Amino acid sequence: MKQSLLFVPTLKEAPKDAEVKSHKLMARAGLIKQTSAGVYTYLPLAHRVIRNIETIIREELDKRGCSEMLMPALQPRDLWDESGRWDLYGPELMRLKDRKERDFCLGPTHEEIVTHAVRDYINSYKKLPLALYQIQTKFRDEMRPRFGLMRGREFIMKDLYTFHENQEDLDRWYQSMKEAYTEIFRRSGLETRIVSSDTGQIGGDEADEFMVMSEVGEDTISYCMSCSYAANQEFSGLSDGDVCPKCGGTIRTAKGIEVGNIFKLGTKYSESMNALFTSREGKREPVIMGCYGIGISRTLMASVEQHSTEDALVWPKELTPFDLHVVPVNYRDDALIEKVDGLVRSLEKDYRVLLDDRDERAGVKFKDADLIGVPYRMVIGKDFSNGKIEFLNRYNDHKEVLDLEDLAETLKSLNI
RNA sequence: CGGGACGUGGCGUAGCUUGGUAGCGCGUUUGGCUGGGGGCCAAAAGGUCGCAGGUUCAAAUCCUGUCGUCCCGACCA
Repeated sequence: MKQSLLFVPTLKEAPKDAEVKSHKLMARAGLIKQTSAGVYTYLPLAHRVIRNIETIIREELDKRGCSEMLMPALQPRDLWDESGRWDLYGPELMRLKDRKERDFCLGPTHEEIVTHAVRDYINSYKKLPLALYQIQTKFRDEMRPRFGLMRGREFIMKDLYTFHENQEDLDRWYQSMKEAYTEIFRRSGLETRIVSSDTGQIGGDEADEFMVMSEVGEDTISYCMSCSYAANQEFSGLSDGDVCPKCGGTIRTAKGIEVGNIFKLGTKYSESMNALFTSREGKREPVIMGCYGIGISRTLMASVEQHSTEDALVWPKELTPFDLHVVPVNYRDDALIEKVDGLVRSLEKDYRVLLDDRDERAGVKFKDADLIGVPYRMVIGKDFSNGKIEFLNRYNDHKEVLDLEDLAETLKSLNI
C-alpha cells in the first residue's frame, strides 16, 4: 500500500482539545478525527487496527460456538417499554422520533432487541444453549464524553448474549467466555486484569470486568498484593491498606480502563419480555441469559495508551495496520523507484507492506513512521545500490544493516 | 447537571486590559537550492476573528445572549 494513497493526516502538533497521551497521539498519527464531542471518524489506519481487533474477537468467539449477527441501532420504544427501561434509562438514552412521531432510541445496548429476536424461536430446551453476538456502533448520550475514545457518545462495541436452560449451563458458558476474553486481550497485546464488579443497572447476579491498568482509567481497582483478589472499588469498597477479605493480605488500589465485561444476567429480560421455553420437566420457564461486552474503540485507545510514548507508538503484532514500513529516503529517480517497487511487490506476497512513496525529506518520513508505529521499519538509503537496507525492530529498538539476500530469512525468523 | 477554561486560515497561537488596515510558526501552492531525523531562500494563496444582538463614527477587542469544545466533579451494562 502506498502511503500517499492511504490518507494518513499526521500532525506536528496535537489539537488543543486532546489532553491524554493516547488522544494526542491518535490525533497526531492520523488515526482519528473528532467530529463532535465524543464522536470520532476512524481514519484508515485506525480502521485497519479496528478490523484486526474484530478479527481476533470473531475467531475466539466463533471457535467457542458463538454466532455473529447484526441488530438494528434504531430501536422502537415498544421493546424498551416491555423491559421497562424506556423510563428507567434516563437522558443517556439517545431518543428520537420518526416522521409519524413514533418514539425510537439509538441502541446503547441490545438486550431488548436480542430477546425479541430469539424469543419466538427458543420455545424448548432443545433449542438451547444459544450464543449470539454482533459488532456494532452503540450510542450513549454521556454527560461527559472524555479522553478521546475512552468515553464516547458513539462507540464500537462487540456485544454477545447467551441463552440457557439452567444456571449450570450459564456458568459453563460464562467460564468459556471468560477464557475467550482472556485470549482476545492476550492476542491484542493488552495486559488486562480481571476484576469482580457490581452488576449495576442492567441487573443480574455475577459480573467481571476486564481492566487495562492505566493512570487515565476511570475505574479504581482494589487488588490484593498477596493473592489473586481484585475488584472494582465501587463494588468492593476496599481502599489502600485495607485487609484482603480472601487471604488477609494488603489491599492496594490502581486505576483501570474497562475494556470488557461479562455478566450473568439471569432472567431479568426473559421474564419481562416473555422469552419462555419448555423445560425437560415440561414446565414453562424464562430462559437464563448472559451478556458480554467488549468496547472495541476503547480497546484501540487503551492499546495506544499502553504502547506509546509522547511521540511514538508501536503496535502489538496482531493489531498493527501493517507488518512492514518501507521508507525510501529517496523516492525520486525512476530507476530507483522501479527497484523499490519491485522489492515491495515481492514483500507483499507474504506481508502487509506500507511504502512511504512520498517525496518528503528523510526527517519527515522518520517522524511520521515513529507516529504510525508499524513494528518493523526498512529504510532504503544509499546502500541500497549495494544490496543493503537498514532494518529497525521497534519492539526491541534493535537496528541493523541487512543484505537484501538475508532479508527473507530475517523476516521469517521474526515470525511476523 | 454544578465548577473552571477556551473558541482568531488545515494545526498551534499573538492581538483583547487601553476599540482604529488581523499578525506569527507549522502546513499548502509556485520557483530555486537541498536531500538520513519535522531543511533554506524567494514569491503566493488561504480568515464571515463560533453565532446573534447591542454600544460606538468605528468592535477580534467593550456589553448581553446563545452555541460549541475541553478539564475537574457528580454519573455510568
